[in-house]
Amino acid sequence: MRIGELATRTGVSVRALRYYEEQNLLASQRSPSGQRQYPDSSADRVQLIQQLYAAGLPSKAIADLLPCVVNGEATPELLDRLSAERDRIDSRIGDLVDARDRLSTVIAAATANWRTGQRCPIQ
Amino acid sequence: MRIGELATRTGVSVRALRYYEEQNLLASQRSPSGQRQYPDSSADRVQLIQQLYAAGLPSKAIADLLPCVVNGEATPELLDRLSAERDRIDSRIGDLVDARDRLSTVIAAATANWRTGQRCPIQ
DNA sequence: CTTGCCTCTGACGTCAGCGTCAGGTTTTAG
DNA sequence: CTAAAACCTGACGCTGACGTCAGAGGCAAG
Repeated sequence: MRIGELATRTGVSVRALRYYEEQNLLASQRSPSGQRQYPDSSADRVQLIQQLYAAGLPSKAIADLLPCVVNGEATPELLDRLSAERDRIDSRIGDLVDARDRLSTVIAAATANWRTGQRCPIQ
Repeated sequence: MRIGELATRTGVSVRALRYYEEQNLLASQRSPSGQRQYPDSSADRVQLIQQLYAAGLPSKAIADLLPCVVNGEATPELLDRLSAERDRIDSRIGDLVDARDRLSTVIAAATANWRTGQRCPIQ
């Protein structure tokens, strides 16, 4: 398929797809006239890239890890990096859970304030 | 205390603290010569700001929500925003969990590959 | 008094992940 | 055949959370 279709299929902008190629995250065949051609499997690949971006990995890290994630090829170094990234994600999850719980507490307290007296400090 | 001490106490750069003030996240008294003076409670405040930044909130949102979080003062609108932010954090947690699980799977598979045959694709 | 560290206010630099415009070619629909 | 739509390659713009440098004043110690 061409880039426009891949974009609509994945919900990612054409610009972003070109950017992924620039970052060596997503390869493409070229037609004789120079237009990008993607196999169907590229859609999954794009989803994976999105997922890793969402996990906070920068392009470089994704580029390093993708071969391993896709092919299962791993050197001990790559395995270490994978573990390190997973640990980083874990701690970020912890941070987010803390923040969410804090907000939940605030929401509960402020709601109670609102329904009772209004305008009284939380603790 | 002065800004340098607050910085070392919280592990946040002096520049960041001035930036927080610029964004109306952190107030300070000024000495006659113009130097910033902070009470001890500012350290907690900075931690809270950091936590909200870590949760992915931009300065503007933090500035809007901080009075509510700190004082428990909330209008219905603010409560809605708090809930919305909490939900956003929740869905981000979901994304991160998915990504982490994916990485864990990859790590397990690649480790197995490494110990057995080496160089065989994951699925 | 002066040395050295801390602080001040601008103001420009950075980096990532794209958005967007320009100017030109290619593909498709009628 | 032609007009519209999609594609191409630069290349500049943008946003947020600071880093960093410049130039100047403030403050405790010897």
